[in-house]
Amino acid sequence: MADVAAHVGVSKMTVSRALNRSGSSERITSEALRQRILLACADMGYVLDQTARMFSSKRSGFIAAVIPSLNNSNFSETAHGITAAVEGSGLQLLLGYSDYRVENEERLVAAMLMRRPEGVILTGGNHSPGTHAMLESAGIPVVETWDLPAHPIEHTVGFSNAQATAALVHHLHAKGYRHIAFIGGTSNRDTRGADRRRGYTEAIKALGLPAGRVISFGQPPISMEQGAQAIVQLVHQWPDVDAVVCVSDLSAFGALMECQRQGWVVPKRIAIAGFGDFEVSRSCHPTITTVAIDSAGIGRAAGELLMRAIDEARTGAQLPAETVLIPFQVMARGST
Amino acid sequence: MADVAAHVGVSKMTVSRALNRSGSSERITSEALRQRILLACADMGYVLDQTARMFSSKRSGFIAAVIPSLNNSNFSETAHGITAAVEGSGLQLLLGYSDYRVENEERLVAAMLMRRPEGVILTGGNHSPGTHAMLESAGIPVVETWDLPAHPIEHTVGFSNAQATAALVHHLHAKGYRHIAFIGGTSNRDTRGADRRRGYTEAIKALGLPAGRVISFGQPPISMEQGAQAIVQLVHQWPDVDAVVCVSDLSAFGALMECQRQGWVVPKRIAIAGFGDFEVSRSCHPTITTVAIDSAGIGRAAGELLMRAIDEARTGAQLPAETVLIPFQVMARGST
DNA sequence: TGCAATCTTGTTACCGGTAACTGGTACTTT
DNA sequence: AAAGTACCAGTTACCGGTAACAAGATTGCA
Repeated sequence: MADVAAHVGVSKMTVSRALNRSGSSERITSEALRQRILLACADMGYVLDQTARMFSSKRSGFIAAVIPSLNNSNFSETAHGITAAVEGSGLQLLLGYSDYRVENEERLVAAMLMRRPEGVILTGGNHSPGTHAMLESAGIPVVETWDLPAHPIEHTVGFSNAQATAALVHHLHAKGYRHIAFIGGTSNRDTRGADRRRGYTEAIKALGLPAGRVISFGQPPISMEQGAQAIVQLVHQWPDVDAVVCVSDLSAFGALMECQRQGWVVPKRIAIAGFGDFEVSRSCHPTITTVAIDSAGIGRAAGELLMRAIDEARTGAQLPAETVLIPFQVMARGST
Repeated sequence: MADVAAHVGVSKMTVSRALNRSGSSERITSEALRQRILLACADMGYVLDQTARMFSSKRSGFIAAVIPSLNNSNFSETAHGITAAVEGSGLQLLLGYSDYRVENEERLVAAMLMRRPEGVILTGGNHSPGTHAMLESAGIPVVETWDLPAHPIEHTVGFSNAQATAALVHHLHAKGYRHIAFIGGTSNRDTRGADRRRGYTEAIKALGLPAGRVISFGQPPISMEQGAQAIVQLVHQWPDVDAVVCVSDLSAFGALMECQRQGWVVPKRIAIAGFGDFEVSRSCHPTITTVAIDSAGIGRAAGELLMRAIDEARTGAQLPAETVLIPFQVMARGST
């Protein structure tokens, strides 16, 4: 930058200003001079060093986000949404995935905090004490997504997984199904899965249907294969079952395909519902009834909320903790 | 750090050394002192500022990777592989996605280069002139993946998409299919798709089979829906078709489901093959014949190669351009 | 025309670490 | 015992920008 400044015949500071207020409406540097400086930068192949910039200005230009898995369209769409929201703000997304493990999340958060992100977006409301402590002492805005934690760290953008699943159960009930089972994970790692199971259980109880028909099949990430295995077990254990709610579209799809292999006609022999509105549920035959969540919308809302909080923090203020409710929608399809 | 140093009664430099050589075998600081310093850091809640550290040491600790899409298990597994490879090296992955557009890739690369990554991993061999120029002048190691570009920028970790598709065609031929079509995108945006089409065309020609049966259906990302639409068009246009190779498992799956809706028995009426060995191809009914690529292996190899190149660059040397060939495997399954 | 207000540019100091070098101590070696 | 050799810790300078303040140039208005 000093070279450029010398070349144009101005001070380093002027170059810095010319480069910074570029997009903004503020005109701190005269336009003609600015153009000459920009030209000189281009000529000399100079590019501003963000590392030094953020070091000097005490702003990293990063926001950190942790999602459970990259390879899950729900979460990758949320990441898309975050990117879209922060686009053009000069903020860059530092993305990490935890593989559904709070220990990994803690390690990731620790590594990311070293880079001094200006804000953090987490998935879900279940975090290790270490994560809580680090975020607490970091003093930066935090948004939790995809859930409505009972005790949020700060901001929340999500929906009630329990309510959404209950809505699905009511849909099945309205369709005339009475022996409704649930297929989900055993893990307490996936609190969203646990919430969905709770929603199922409460809805079954509220409707006075036979309860307790729950198959658990292991750790997340939820796979199609697990759904296939679970439905076989389910039908053998409770032969009168006429509908099943799966914790995810992936297991629902696995279950559906297994039914076809077994010759169980869906939805005549057994109805199947999923969760998440994955592409596969729209494309398969029959199409799978599911709950659609605006995954990208969660990301956008979280990104926007975080940016507002960051702006507030820069002015010394603090945004009061907000909760953004994301709507969900039961998508009635061929499988029920 | 100065506070910690004062508290322990040593110089800043000693604290810096104690913190850095921690994991390493080098013992620059006496162990007893080091423990006291570490304890003091913990007591005082001090954490090293990576921003300042990388500014001072002229190392960013970043590597940049651009993949076409997060929501594609092939590429997200590659990202996993990269992460696994650089784990523990102190390098952090800065991940971006281009949505299959070279313009986006260029914007991303520009943004990432501002953060001074120590190396870059790209997907494919097709990049804008601007991207080439920027990477050239950045003077950092570059690895291209998922392809074998005719004129690689520097290093390559990939396989021949054309060869892999040809292998699939030969599998179909060996199974007795003679009227083999191809379903793929129109776009020149997706060069991997174009390579696969070329592999198909060449194999068909080499086997002396009726050629030209190609359906194109638009822009990437490839969707299941596109596969469903394409197969209908295909069967109407060439009713004698007895097998189809799809550019991706996603379109293959869409095609398979559409066949079920239409009542076309797979593989009796028409055989379907995909590409990429997605989970859905292993789980659906019938299972889909495909080409399996070690996606995570590509990421690991790319990560390791990049790290070696970075180490070389640090010693002033330059690693000669390497090409790592990743094997592929035809997975013969129920759909053929 | 004169003076304040506003805009533009320059100067200085500093962000929080690390590189490179200097100096001191303890242990060898001859 | 003197010189040599590790090994440790301290000192100084600096990385490449920006903040904060100072100063000069221009404008507006009475």
